[in-house]
Amino acid sequence: MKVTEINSWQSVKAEVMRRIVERIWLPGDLVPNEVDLAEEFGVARATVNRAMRDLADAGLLERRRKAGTRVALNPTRKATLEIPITRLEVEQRGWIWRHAILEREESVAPVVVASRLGLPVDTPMLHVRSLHYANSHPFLYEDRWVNISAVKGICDVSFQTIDANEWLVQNATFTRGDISFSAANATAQEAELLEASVGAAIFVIDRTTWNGDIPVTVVRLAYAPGYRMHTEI
Amino acid sequence: MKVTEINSWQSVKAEVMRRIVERIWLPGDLVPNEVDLAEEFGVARATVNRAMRDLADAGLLERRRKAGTRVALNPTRKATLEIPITRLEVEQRGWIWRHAILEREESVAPVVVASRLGLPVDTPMLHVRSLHYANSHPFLYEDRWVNISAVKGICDVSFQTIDANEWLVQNATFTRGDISFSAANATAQEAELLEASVGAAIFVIDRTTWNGDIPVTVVRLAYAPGYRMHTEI
DNA sequence: CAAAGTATTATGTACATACATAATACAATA
DNA sequence: TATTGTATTATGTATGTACATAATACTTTG
Repeated sequence: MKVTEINSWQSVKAEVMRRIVERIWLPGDLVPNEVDLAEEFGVARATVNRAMRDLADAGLLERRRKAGTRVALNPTRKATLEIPITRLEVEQRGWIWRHAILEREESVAPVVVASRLGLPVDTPMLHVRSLHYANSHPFLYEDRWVNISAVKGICDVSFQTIDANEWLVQNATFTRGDISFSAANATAQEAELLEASVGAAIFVIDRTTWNGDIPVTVVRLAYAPGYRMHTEI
Repeated sequence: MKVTEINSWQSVKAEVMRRIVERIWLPGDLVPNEVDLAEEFGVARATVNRAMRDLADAGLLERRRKAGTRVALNPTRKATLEIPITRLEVEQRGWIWRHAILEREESVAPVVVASRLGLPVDTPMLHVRSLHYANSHPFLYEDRWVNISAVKGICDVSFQTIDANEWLVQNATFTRGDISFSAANATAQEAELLEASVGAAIFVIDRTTWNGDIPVTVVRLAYAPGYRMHTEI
């Protein structure tokens, strides 16, 4: 007899997950179809569908019309990680956040930036370099290029009170983006800014964003040594 | 007049997204409730709900019962990144994957591992250290501890044909896990194994997994210099 | 007047039904 | 036999209704 009753999509999900985890359904196996499962569990098909869709999103199941649903051969778990706003990230750790602009000038896009965004090299852009502090210690060095024509009003913002990241996040909504994470040895400049030694391992995030087909920003975030990005799955 | 007709949850999502991106609905704004939107769009409430739930999952909306739905003040976009199987990751880049076991021995958990998993220090564990190659170049150094009692049959597996990661992914399904990403300077050992210079910046993933409350594995993945983890949002 | 209780409201979920769509299997045809 | 067409099937989605739940607003009561 069952200990837990199945009457919600969450419980269907839990039960299906149990069968996968306990290897009642093996990787690659075709699992019963929604109608049969609905009958077995005594719920509506829509409820089973909701649960199965959720598990497919998580990468535990693979579903294809007509072909049916299978336990994923390689249950590629998907971790969702939030792209944080630095101020909040620092404050959440109970530290005091501070921010300083190192440079802010309008100029044309350098080749490397222009090519990355797919823009002509003479596109007018805003270059902002800034440093974020946590409890007066350098936390993050931010090097950002903004496509001026894509973000209305950016030329009138001083970035003294809020930082570019935060302002852009609220004002330059983007429809899609591209992120990569890597490790790099600190350059002399980065080492000095982040109060680290030259060559120290630096966690780097490179992000490019678009609004539809219009490039918005390229930004490189270099974190002070010791930074960890964390998530759960 | 509308160019695109709204008749599916996808189109509702697109339209809501448009209103957010084009700042018709500003960050923090309370948006119309599901019933009203359903009426406006000429679809059922369930359809609106599906669209709105999707956008809330993506971090663009914030929803609370009774309080209603708001455009997220800080549209913290969530990036989903897939936890890859190294062999596939290498092969997808068109390289030839190879794998070598450096060490494989049963012993009790060292303090640092035991404490991380919340296990007593005398728990019998399997320690596997291995190296992944891409086109005969070192790609990833993997240092793994497995809770033997949590994974049936692991002692009978040699890991000659498939690697520990892949075997575990298929055989030691976990219900939850914990991942952190960081940058580290290569130790002498890591440098030698990865054919890098000592101190080179190494991208590191630390992962711990549980099956319910039972700890399964702790693993540290140290990637050869130049590795980038990539995702889209 | 403060605390406790109650009504209201927007989202969350369940269900039955219906039809759409993609992928497969099978039959018919050149 | 290869190809084209057709039936079948499992998932995908839309709808209307109903009730659950959480959070707020309001009212009653001590």
